[in-house]
Amino acid sequence: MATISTLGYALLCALHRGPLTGYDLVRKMRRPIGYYWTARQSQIYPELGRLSEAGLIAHESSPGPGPRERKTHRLTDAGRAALAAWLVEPPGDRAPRDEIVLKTYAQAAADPVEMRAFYLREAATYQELLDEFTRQHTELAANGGDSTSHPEFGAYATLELALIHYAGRVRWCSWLADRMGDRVTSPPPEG
Amino acid sequence: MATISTLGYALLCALHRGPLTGYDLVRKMRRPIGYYWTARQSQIYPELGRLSEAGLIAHESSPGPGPRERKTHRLTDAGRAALAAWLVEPPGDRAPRDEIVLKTYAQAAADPVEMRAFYLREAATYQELLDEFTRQHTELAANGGDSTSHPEFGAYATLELALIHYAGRVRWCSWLADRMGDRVTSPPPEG
DNA sequence: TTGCTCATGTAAGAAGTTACATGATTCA
DNA sequence: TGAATCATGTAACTTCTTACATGAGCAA
Repeated sequence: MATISTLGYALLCALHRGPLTGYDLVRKMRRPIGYYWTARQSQIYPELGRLSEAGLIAHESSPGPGPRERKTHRLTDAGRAALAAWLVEPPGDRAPRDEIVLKTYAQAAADPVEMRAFYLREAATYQELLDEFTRQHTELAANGGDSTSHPEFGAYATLELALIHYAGRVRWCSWLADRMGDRVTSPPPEG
Repeated sequence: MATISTLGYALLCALHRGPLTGYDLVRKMRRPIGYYWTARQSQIYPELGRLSEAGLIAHESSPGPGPRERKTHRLTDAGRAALAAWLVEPPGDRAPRDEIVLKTYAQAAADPVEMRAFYLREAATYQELLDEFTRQHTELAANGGDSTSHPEFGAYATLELALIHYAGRVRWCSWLADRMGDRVTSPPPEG
């Protein structure tokens, strides 16, 4: 049997609340799911084909706006079972690739004044995201999404992590901007 | 001129403190740099060739232990300048791919008892990482790494973020494990 | 009449993973 | 004698990105 890629499971996740077209999935993989799992259109359509072949999803066709048929995909029983089994498996440790941390590691090779400006900009960018997610979080909570019995509790829980995440980033970038100030006033021994 | 990939810059970052062999870089891309940027051996050796062709690094050869020569790579002036320029550029937003957040989004499709055990295991895993990074952080601080003039300040600053990051994850997973308890006692309306 | 949204797909290439290949030295 | 470390590289494959291609309906 063909093994399902994480992208495949991401699509099953996106379908767990009900049927969607490929195009709906393309949009979902931008936001909200795109906040923590992204895929492009060119990846999604072939993957839907593979999931269908594996019997995890099925679709109904209707006339589309363009030259091709519109397909509405849904989880099959096998798909729902595969998803349920995958959800409770420990995540395989993915390679972390975080550009800002990489830059911080080699921070000494850059000019401290420019580096300070860099961290101030990054702090502001993270703050904007934090504000936006805070707004979404508040709105969802007001609609009862903070209750485990609410269908959007999963989305609410991901927002909880986003708040923790971005608040931490803002704090860290601000701290580093501050520290770059030290580097300006007391440069390394060699001058 | 050929554009340098992020992997290329990661290698320049790794070389910013002094010359290293390809093998040294392979180890660095596991740890400590591997904590925030990973690459395999089969990616690193060809990339070194490209950086060399671009004039950003140069190497000296010496007899190696095996059938091939041992090469010690170092940044050229052009390489150091390219690195300094890249460091202060805003990071391009990379596609986030976080399996545990994806699973949380679709959490309702899994059994709450199993899901609770899942989050407890994840909390414990993150706690172990937090303990290890706390140990490293304390050790580096004791050696003066917390000062911006210290050559390992960059590594120290990355550990600062690691502590923020993993402490947040432990808190979030513990909270979710708790909430899965709610799901057990009050299941969704449909039963 | 130009551009956006809906809607589905393919092609070419870059980036990343897994596996193979060689061979000396050191340690248990 | 068998495994680990040092040391460099290639081949085959999967995954992901960028770009192309079609065409209806709608709004400025």
